Amino acid sequence: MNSSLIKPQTLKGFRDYLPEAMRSREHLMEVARRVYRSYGFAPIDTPALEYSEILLGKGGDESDKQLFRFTDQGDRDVAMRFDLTVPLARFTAQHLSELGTPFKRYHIGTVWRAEKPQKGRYREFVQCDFDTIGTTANTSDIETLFVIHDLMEQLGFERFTLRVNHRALLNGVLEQAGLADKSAGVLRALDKLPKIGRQSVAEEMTASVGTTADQAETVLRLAELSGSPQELLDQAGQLVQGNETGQLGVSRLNELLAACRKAELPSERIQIDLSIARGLDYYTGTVYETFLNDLPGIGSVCSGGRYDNLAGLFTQQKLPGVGASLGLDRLLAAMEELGLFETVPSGVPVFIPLFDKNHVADYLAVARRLRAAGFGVEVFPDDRALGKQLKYADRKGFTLALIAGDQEFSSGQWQIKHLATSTQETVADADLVATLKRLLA
RNA sequence: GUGGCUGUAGCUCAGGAGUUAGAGCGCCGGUCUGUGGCACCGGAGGUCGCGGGUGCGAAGCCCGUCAGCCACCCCA
Repeated sequence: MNSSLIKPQTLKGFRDYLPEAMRSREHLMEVARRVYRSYGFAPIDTPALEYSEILLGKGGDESDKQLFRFTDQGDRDVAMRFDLTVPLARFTAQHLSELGTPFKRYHIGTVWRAEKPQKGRYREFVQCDFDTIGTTANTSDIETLFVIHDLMEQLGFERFTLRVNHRALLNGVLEQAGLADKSAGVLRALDKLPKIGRQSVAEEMTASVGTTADQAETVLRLAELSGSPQELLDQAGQLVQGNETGQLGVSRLNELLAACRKAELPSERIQIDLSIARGLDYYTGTVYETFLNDLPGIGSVCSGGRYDNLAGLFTQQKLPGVGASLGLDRLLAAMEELGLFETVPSGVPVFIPLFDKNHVADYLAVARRLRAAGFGVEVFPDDRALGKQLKYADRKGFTLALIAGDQEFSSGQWQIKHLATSTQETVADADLVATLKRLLA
């Protein structure tokens, strides 16, 4: 044995994708692209590697710690992007004059975070972001919700819930409770409500954040309002009566609900959830999270929100925006767990077994002819028993097998075998393309 | 970054200090040399994650390391 062999292995949190998984990934990306484009979002890309100063300090200490950061061969301090939003901030600051507003872009790209991997959490994963930059209009907030909804639906999900909240509403409550200066801590605690329960949240607020028990109670009451989205919002509106900030949030959410009704989004998929606060500090308006009803434990698969000033660190120009990010790999992990991997066929419908090795050139030639007519065709390369070849074809999901030996070649015919049913028909070579068109339509 | 659990054939796992490490499924071959999925028969495939230590002896015990999973943290 050879001890100098290198052990094939991947880094922690980094993965290979086999054809089945990769086909599903590509499918998801295609769907995302289609949905984004249908709303007028334009594609962009940015480098995987940025100057560290571009990325540092944008998501708080946490994201700094998760940065893959190193010195390049030219002694530059560089880091790999950990999301697509910060690169977007740099991008818009740099290219604003060429873009014009509102600027709607989508960006599907790999990002890297050096955190401890778990199920649905990797060190390398793909995000599918879309944002609308340069407008404060609630129209864009509403459209963002529509995009998320359509995206999930087009991806083939039926049982999902979009939870929506508005930071202004929360801030209004906090102002009234005299907690404006403690909002970050309070909201972070509040975000955990579904996970750790009201008791623990109240404890965290009083113990770590420093609120009074009454203040914690006020905030929790808001988060625990129940009823239909509209009822919930009406109650919240009463809680922040007379508070301008809070009322702004309420009226924006009211518009959003009205728009959802008018657009006839299934109402059970939209929830006003006042406990959704988002850990990230930079959201200032509407916030969104998307959960799979059948797998809530995996967390949000598509999250986002409105921010006042995307690129304040890069340009004087104030750039408000709203957008969200689909976690492709997390979604894929969820689909795998739910057994939702589509049994996508090989993508190539026609299989030509190497039935008679003296006719290899004939097989290759007809395959090429059929591809020119628009069919996907694969020729088996090895001279193996026909049964084995058909087994391979079956496993790989072909629809038809084209079989021919001396008999067929001498009479100018092909056997077309339907792999799913084992039935077979004979077709003249001249009619081959027309027949395949009919069978594969 | 902190804590816990796990790592034995391609997959799911059993075993557990003492001769050549097992099962099911899968894979390959044969029965079936112009036609797959079934059945029967046969076969290949493992330095028991990797490295070190203790032992007469380690896959098993100890330490380290790598990887996976779970909780915290955070998040897609």
